[in-house]
This record gives sequence, structure tokens and C-alpha cells, in this order.
Amino acid sequence: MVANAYEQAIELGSDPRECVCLNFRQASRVLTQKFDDALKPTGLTITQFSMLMPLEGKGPMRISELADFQVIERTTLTRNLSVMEREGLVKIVPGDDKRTRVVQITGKGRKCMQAAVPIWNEMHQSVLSQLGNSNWDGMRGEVQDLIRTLR
Amino acid sequence: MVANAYEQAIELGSDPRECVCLNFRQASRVLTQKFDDALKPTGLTITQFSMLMPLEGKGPMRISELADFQVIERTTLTRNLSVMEREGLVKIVPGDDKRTRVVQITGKGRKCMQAAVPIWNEMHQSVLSQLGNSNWDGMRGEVQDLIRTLR
DNA sequence: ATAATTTAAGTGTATATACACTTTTATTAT
DNA sequence: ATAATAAAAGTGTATATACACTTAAATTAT
Repeated sequence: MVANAYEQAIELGSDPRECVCLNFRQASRVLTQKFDDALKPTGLTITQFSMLMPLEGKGPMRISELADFQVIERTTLTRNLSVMEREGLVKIVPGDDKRTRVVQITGKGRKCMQAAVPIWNEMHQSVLSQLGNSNWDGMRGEVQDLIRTLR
Repeated sequence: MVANAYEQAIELGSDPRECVCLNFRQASRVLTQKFDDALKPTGLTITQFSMLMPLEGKGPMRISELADFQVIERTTLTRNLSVMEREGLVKIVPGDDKRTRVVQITGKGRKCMQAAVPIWNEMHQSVLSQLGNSNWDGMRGEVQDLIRTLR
């Protein structure tokens, strides 16, 4: 009989403070705050930046396709896109298959991205140097593997 | 003059798909989904589990103290706590300093945690084995350093 | 002793997230 | 050809997140 849940976890051989989920969530929150703050002058959040980027790199995409590519729940993407559509960052048009809708970046979206890229790059470089470039090269592979395995 | 924001980023020497923020956010989403799903039988979310754990390990805490410890915005914690208070997982009482409020876990909270710990442990072990235990030992340090640096 | 400042916490508002469920359209089986 | 099934997307609802601002109490400066 252990005193509390923390002791119980230690007993099982795991320290809850070392939880992968906890640590990733914490880092995710802090990173999001910093990137959102840096991107403020561009009018984009890091969420929006991340959604627009593949639309730039790969062209128009179906909603499910973009959701899959971005590892985001489709219904979450729908909600995020409606904000972006209202702000004129994307246009959503019917696809050939009448079930589908296709997302494309607008002129305004491209303009915002053009302003955002240098700011994103500076933040990213700064984070990379904190993390150690070579460390991240290895870590990123592990993280992507983890994502692939879990979902 | 580059074709689009993706090319623009590549030109600057950074691949947006390798963005630390993006990758952490993706992993965070997937991990949260999996842990929330696994914890469902206990009635706790991983957010709630993570808030209750330090209350078990360290005892009652002021709101700001818990927010700081958990690397979560204080105003976010306030909102999360009101859900948990409504569900009877925590009790919030006035502190000696009349500005402060102190959060403490309830009997129900402890009971839920007791049920949750083995499930959390199993998930955590499974994630660890995917990630490679030794990898995570190193990674975790880097992640915590990054958090400390950024915030 | 009182004014100025700092600290702790809550509230208004908005985005971000995702599950359960529904609707519409396409595909497959019979 | 039609019924059954699968695929794509939206909606209801709820938690999670955080910024800007406010309120109340304690501390510090004068």
C-alpha cells in the first residue's frame, strides 16, 4: 500500500515527471506561445502558418488530405479553416468528387506567408541552436516514427 | 524572387517540415489523443492527470505555483481547475495570504489517480519502448532545457 | 502613514482541439 | 439496377489554451 499516486508510479518503475506526453505537451505550449508572439506582426498564428505552408509547397488539397498531411484531426482542421477563410487566407472550393472540398491559399495568404517566413526562420534557427542542430536531426526522426506508430 | 513561401524558406536554409514547433505540436496532439483515450475508464484526461500528480507528490499548492510547476499559463490552469472542481477532483480553498487560493486533491481525485496510474504507466512504457529508453533520457534533458530557455 | 508598486488571481474573448454523430455522395455487392 | 457499404465533410458539444484587461490584497517607498 503506497502513500499516493506519485509513489504508486515510482513503485511501478516510472517517474511521472519524465512522462513523454507531459514533456511534449509542455514544450508544445511554450513553443506555440513563442512562435505565435513572433508571428504577430504578420497576422498569422503558427497554426495558420503550418496549414498554409503545405498549400504553398504542394498546391491545393482536399480537407482530409491536408488534415492527414498535417497530423491534425479533420474536424479540428475544419474549425481552423473557417477562421482562415473568414480572414481571407484561404479559399475553399468544391472538388470534382462532389463529396470533397478543396483548400487553396489566396493572394492575401501568400502575402502573409512571404512576410512570415523570415520571422519563422529566425525563431526556428534560434530554437535549433538551443537544441543543438545535430541533436534535432536525430530527435526529429524518432518523433516522426513515434507519430507514425501511434496514430 | 522565389516561387512560394516553401521555396523561400528552403532558400533561407530551413525546411519548414523540420520545424521544431510543428513536430512537437504534432506529437503532442497524437500523444494527447492516445493518453486521453487510454485514461477514459478512469474519468480523467491526461491534462487532469498531469495536474493532479504534483498535488499528490507535493501536496496542496497555490494556483500560480501549480501553473509554474506544470509549465501552463495561469489563466489556462484556472479554466482547467474549474472543470476539475465541478467534477469533485480538487477543492480550492483560500490561502493565508488573502490574495491566494490553494488547490488540493480530493478523495475522489485520489481514487481516480489510483486507477489511472497503472494505465498511464502502461501507455508510458509503450511509448518509451517506441522511442527507445536511452534516447528519451537524453531527449528529455534537451526538451527541459529548451523549455527553460524559452519561457 | 499613505501613495505607489507589485503580486495573485479572475474574466472577456478568441483560437485550438477532438469526440460522437449526421448528412451527402460515391463505390461495391448482389 | 438497387441495396448496402464506404468515404468525405460538417455540426453539437466540451475541454484546452492564452492574451489583454481587471480586481483585490500585500509590499515597498517616501
